[in-house]
Amino acid sequence: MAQTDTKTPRERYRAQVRAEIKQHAWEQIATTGASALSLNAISKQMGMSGPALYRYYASRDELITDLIRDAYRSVADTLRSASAAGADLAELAHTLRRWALEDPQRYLLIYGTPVPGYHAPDDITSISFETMAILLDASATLPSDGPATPFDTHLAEHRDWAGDHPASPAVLHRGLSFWTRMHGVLSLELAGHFTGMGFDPALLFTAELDALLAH
Amino acid sequence: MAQTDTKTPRERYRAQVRAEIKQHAWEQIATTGASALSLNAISKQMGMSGPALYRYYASRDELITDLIRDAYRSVADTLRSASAAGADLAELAHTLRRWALEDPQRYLLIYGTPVPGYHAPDDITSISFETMAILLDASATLPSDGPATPFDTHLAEHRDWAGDHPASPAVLHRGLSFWTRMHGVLSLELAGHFTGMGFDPALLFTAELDALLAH
DNA sequence: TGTACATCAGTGAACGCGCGTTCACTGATGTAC
DNA sequence: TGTACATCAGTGAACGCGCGTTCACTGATGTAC
Repeated sequence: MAQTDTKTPRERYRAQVRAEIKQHAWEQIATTGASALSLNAISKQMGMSGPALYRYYASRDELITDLIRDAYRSVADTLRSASAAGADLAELAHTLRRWALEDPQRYLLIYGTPVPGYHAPDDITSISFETMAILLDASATLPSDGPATPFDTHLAEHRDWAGDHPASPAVLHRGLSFWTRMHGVLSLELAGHFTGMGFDPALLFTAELDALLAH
Repeated sequence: MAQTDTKTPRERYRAQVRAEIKQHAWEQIATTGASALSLNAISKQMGMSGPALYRYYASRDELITDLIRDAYRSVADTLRSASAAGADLAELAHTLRRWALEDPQRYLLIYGTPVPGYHAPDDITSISFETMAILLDASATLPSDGPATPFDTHLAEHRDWAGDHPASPAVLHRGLSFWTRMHGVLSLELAGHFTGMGFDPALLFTAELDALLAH
């Protein structure tokens, strides 16, 4: 018997209310940003009293942690299913961009300026590594023709973050370049720094991606 | 007679107190982030009552605007003086990185996740263009050998943001790549996403810079 | 099937807090004759 | 140089607000016999 099938009605109800709380939390974050997230405002939107929320989350920090974890989970799952469907690194990049544009504040919650005073628990780090592993896998299938750079040799000795992933230094390097470059375009775009400049951010994103893949 | 020399003692005093307010504001931002900036806390630190601050700033938003403007001014001035001293694009990159590490929250205030609900006044946009112009100047002195990309042709028709800067599409492209790539590394570094990964962010920054300059 | 009990979701009142901002005021500093 | 007046920095009390969180409670839902 699977544990998930033995849920009592009460457990199912709890899970449902927690999901509803999170949904309202995301809506609030989408409009006012994460630092302004308020438990009282959420409870008001749900038509219940403030203290009732404490049946479901012990504190505001615990709710934020849950949201952050869900965001990491979401991007990891999205990339994994794309990867499983045969997506290469370029397609993963566009998948990532679509995921980011789908809910900009969700992207910024995990990759933007951190919420002051908040420290993520350990299990989030491991979810975040899942995403990196997918990127490294996709990077490994590409030819890495260039000569080893000084950073490559540095990475050969500082690859703890990659765990036991069997990526060469050049692949690790490409993974990091992928991450930082895509994030560079995406974060400036989502933060609104390109608005009013006139060019199409999607084309800049693609141009950066092409440059990365070409070398 | 220069207007600046005809300042009365009262005007000089006002300027001094405003500077002191800003200094405390920066210290507060450095520890708790911009969204938590509090006028009351600043006045307490300065040993004066809360309402006294309203002699110097009409509102919290006005103070934040001043801080943002100063940050844009600071990065523009820093890059300009480096440029005037003969710095090339690579040296400008390291100047930018030094400026960012000097006060991470100052960097994140203008390039990080925007303060929700805040909209920058127009004059800030023009200061921010000064920075871009310096980068374009430095980009223009480099050889641009590669073939024109699709994004280059797009930029040829969408270059309003560059004002009347006489940069070729390839140079505009390089300016944007410079901005997004350096920001990609810097923002992840400042947000703490590399901590615990083991490699040296400075080397990744340099590697990204080298890759940009090589093509 | 019915009753006794335990579990637990949700309420309303309350706590203390810090926030931005206003207002009428005091007292010091500068200005005009 | 001295007096009368205007300017203006700073104070203290107060306003209304929303926040996170606690507590003792009611009432509904589920469980055991």
